[in-house]
Amino acid sequence: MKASQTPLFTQKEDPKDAVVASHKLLSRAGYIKKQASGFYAYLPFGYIVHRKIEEIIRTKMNKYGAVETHLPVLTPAELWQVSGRWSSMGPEMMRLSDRHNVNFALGPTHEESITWLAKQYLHSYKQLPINFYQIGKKYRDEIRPRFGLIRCREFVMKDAYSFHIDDASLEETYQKMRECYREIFDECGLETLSVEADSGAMGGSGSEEFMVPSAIGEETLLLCPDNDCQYRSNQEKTMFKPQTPYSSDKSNAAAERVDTPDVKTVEEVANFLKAEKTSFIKSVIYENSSAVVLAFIPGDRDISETKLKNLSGEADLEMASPESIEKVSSAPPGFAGPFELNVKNGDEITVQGEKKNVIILYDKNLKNRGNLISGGNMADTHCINLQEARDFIIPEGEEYDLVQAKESDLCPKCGKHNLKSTKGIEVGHVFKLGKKYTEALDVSVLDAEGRPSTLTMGCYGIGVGRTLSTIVEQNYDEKGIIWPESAAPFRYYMIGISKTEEEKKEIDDLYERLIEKNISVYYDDRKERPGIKFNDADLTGFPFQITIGKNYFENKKIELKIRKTMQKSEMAFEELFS
RNA sequence: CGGGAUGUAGCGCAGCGGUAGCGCACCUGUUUUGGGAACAGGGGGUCGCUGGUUCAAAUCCAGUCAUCCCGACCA
Repeated sequence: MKASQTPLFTQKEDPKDAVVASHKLLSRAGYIKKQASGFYAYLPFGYIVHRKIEEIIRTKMNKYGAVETHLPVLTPAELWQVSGRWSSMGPEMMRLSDRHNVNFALGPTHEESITWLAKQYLHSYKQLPINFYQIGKKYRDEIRPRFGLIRCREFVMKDAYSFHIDDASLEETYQKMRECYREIFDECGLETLSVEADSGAMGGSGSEEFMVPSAIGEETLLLCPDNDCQYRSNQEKTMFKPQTPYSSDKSNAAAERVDTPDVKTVEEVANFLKAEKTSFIKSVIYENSSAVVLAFIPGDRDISETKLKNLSGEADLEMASPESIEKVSSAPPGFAGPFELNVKNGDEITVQGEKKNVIILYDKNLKNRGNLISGGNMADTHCINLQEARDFIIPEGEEYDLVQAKESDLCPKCGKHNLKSTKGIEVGHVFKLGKKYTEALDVSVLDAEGRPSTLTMGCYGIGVGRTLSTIVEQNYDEKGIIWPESAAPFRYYMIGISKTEEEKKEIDDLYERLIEKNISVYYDDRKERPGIKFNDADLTGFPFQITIGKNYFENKKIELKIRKTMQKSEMAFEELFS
């Protein structure tokens, strides 16, 4: 390919709306162009890279036994209604209707579609396991598109869905996909960490995310520094293990209410009562349209909203309104506590005309403790000398992990080392899905005994554009992008420097010889000064640069430069063929 | 949706009551040509949109749309 037919679209200045390196460089080097927030056009080089990454993924997926399909982007509402996601997906799903007012959604993901497909053709356990995948556009009306290709509203995803007769089979495919992903990201030149991830309200028994460590990562990871332990998890999933165990000291003093006028937060009350934050019970209250969730956790820690949502089984929880708080704690916000609470688990209350279930959750680090302090369920009042089992009861088997873990907590796996925190970009996710969709769409096959058996599923996703962008995020310098060979648009960027038409013709011929040998080369044959070409070559970032000019016409030497190291060497043109 | 900011030429910006400017890019010519050339000439903008204030609005006011940043979603 040459510049006279496929032009460069490079620019000197960063677009003003770009904040991260990959977005700036991909824009400046003429790979992508934003059309609207979260929607990007791919320019010729960008699309070549995109296709190369797709091809890496495709090759590996095929190698690991997955079969490629292609599903419609526009999906009928009916499918989503069956699974319940037509309503639960909310505004994130882009919807539209046809001329007959039939509703559709631009698929944000394709569990329903693929499950529908599986239902059409899977009838026997002998057909299993099977792993369908596709590489296609996804649409998510993200609240905040960000960082160029990292978080888009339209993006290409490789999504795979496997179907199994039992958990053992799912486990086997799940492990294969983990291996497959490792190979894919390796080949893309990305160093990934796989971390334990939240499996969300969908349930499921396991989920891992493939993370690329990066300062611009939107995920916080907690890692055990010990090489034998290797515990790694997404912070929202990390089990909390305190550095120092909470005191279990108890006294015989009875629970007592004390005046704490206008002191509300744990911080304020701790100062006021001259007590340690660790001896407090922090009460947090969330709600959605159908439930009010009270959680009690150690006073020195923050709640993990992810854990709260999973354990309560309630999605889209938000901080409770003052009305709801008053309803459950008989006091304004800031004075709730577990002692003499006037609601209990399973109660139904009415707040501003809406009926809501009360769900109460206790953190396990409050079990068997005494000398605790919490809100008194009365305005301007706190309770001291609280003792679990005496003044409030955490039911057997309901000691939950509700606390958000953080750096320097103990590793919950080995219990020996302090966790380290790092940021990561999520480029892939493997997930044991279970039966949610096969049950909803009633997908079963006959097992070996001739009995119908509902299938279990796994799903596996990779964001293609995000992977592309992440490669740049990890591989650039002050001059521009540095592509790994596997993803580069071309292997060579060839710069011709000629003073006469004859010389130009001679370089053109050399280019033709490379093309004949099927060498991946982009030829910058523009009538530009050399400096412009050198800079564009560095900016666009192909692995090698070939310069043909004065030295060739005088000594038959060309110059080869390695983009990554900037090392230059002279050689005969023919050496390119070896 | 809450908080903050910005919309002026293809890109990056200045101008902030008197009718539009700079750098880069672009076109023509000359001289240049191994790390973003110099000179000369030239083209291009109803200043996001709508309304208001004013003799006069890019500039002040209101509304609206778009974009970006910080928080809740996710590949």
